[in-house]
Amino acid sequence: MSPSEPAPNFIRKLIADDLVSGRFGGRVITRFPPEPNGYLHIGHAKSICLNFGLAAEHPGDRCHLRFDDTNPTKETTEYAESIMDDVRWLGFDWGPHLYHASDYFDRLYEWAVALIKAGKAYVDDLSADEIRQHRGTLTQPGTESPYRARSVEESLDLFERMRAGEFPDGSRVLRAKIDMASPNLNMRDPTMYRIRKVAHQRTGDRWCIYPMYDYAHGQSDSIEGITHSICTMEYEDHRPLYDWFLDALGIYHPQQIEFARLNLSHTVLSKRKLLELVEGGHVSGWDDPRMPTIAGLRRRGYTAEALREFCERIGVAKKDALVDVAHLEHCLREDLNRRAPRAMAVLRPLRLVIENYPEGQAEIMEAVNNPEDASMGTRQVPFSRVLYIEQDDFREEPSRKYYRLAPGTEVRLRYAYLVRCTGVVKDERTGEVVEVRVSYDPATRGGDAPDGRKVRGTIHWVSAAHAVEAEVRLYDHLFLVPRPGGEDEAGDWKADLNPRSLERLTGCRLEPGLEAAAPGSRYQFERNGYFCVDVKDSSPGRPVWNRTVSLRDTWAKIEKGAKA
RNA sequence: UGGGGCGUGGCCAAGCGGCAAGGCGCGGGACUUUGGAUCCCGUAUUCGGAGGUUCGAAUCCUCCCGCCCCAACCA
Repeated sequence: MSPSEPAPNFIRKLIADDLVSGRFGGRVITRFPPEPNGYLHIGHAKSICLNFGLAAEHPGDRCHLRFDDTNPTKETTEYAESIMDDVRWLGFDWGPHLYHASDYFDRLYEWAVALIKAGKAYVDDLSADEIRQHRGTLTQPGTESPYRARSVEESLDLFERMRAGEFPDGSRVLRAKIDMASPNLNMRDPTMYRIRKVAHQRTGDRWCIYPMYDYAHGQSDSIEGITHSICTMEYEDHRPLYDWFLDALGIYHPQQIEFARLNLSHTVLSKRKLLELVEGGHVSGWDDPRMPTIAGLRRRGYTAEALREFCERIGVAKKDALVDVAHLEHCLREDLNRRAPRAMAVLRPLRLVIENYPEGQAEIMEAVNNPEDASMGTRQVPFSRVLYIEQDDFREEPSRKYYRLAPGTEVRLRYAYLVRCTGVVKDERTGEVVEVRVSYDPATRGGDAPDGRKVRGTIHWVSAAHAVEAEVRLYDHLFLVPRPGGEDEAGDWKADLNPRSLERLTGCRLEPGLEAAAPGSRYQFERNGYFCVDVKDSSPGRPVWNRTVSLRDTWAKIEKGAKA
């Protein structure tokens, strides 16, 4: 896919300004700082593309991958592994610049000591509950902790002993001494360190006090020489604090810039809700193909190129936005259309018998692999007297605009022959059509009529004797409505779950060449959509395919319009 | 309610004092051995609202309205 021209956005503009003013020595060093406490989702993809993309626009610049691992109670190496896999799969490379906030625990500790010595931090003995009560409210200022006036020496001693493990969890914290009356709650003596006697996935039991995000993040940026620290809007209120620590410490000062996080229609993108979907069994796991996680999208058959293009096209701004999932699907189809080889597959088979075609005969038809790309060549598809066609491609009582098979009508079997419907065979009891009878015109091999007669409909088929049987999973949006739970956060979002987001079809018939399709490989099943071999559940004898996305369905619109 | 941020077509989003880009969606047409793809054409006399400044305002000023975020020893 040819990537779009970088669109102007306020961050690119800010960086361009810094580049001309020489503010950061003409460098652009960004970072993607995930907390390893969950799987990455498409909202993270936006941030990844932004951070790595911005750095890549300037030769010699770079983007770091830094794990914000300051809370050992929630973080695991399993999550960290999945995050690295996902970033790599998206197509980005942090080179040697893999870091962890925990790499800086020593330095952070020393800096904390320096702040205590400068009278800018103190050990507080208040409980979490008491601290909350002292914080005040949105409209009322807080009140100072009685321990705020404690001597530097005492705080120093206590902080050292906190580190040595002398005090139980929750008994004391280290706080910055800023302003309990600040209208910005983040500035009301924020907590810098808390006691957590738990092992950390990287530092083991070396520490029993851990820094808070606000105390660790800016300094980590500073240590790494980050120039532009890009984060989401909810951190805007934290920027004064980010700045305060760096200034109080007198160290290199990056610029924090905030942008609006991505919201996608018909799904949820909060770690909490995604976790709930996984743990509640509403999906099969983090990589369920219906999940908006990178792992889920990947298993579903999305391409990294489509995801990157999507992130570029939706733009970057500060406005709360709900992007229509149709936009994502558009980017996917655009990419897959160009690269996916075509194949014929019948999802809901209906027997079709060509009465005047010799029994036991088979011939080989040549089919184009991708009409968008001649270099992808052609393939050979076996044809015979008994075929399967899509149930939907036959109608006993067709509407005026229906131009597929119906009693007496003629259609083209793609890459094969023109056939005319001569009759049907019905189930005696149910009256259901179980077989369609047709006669073919031997002069139309390949699909062209020598007499120039026009045939409106072309349908796909698979030779019954040669077909490969497979399970195909059709996915639809996970939620029925654009905004699950409605406008307010308190809404019952799970009530909007789509009960038919997964439909499993068995006994689907694929053209024989698909038997060899490798796990993860993507094809367009003509007239149906894009499909890929499931990487987890598919096996050589028992193929399982996922529908990545359907083709645009103009016919569905026509029918819907006719009914309305 | 105190603070912060944001309001441009159905959904995103440029524009930042000179007279509304682009994409998605939608509608129409052309073409077509995928009712796919592709290609055309249409889709905001108006920028949350009201005043004001100016020859001229989405862009500047004032007031109002609406939406989002913040009171974890989470990030």
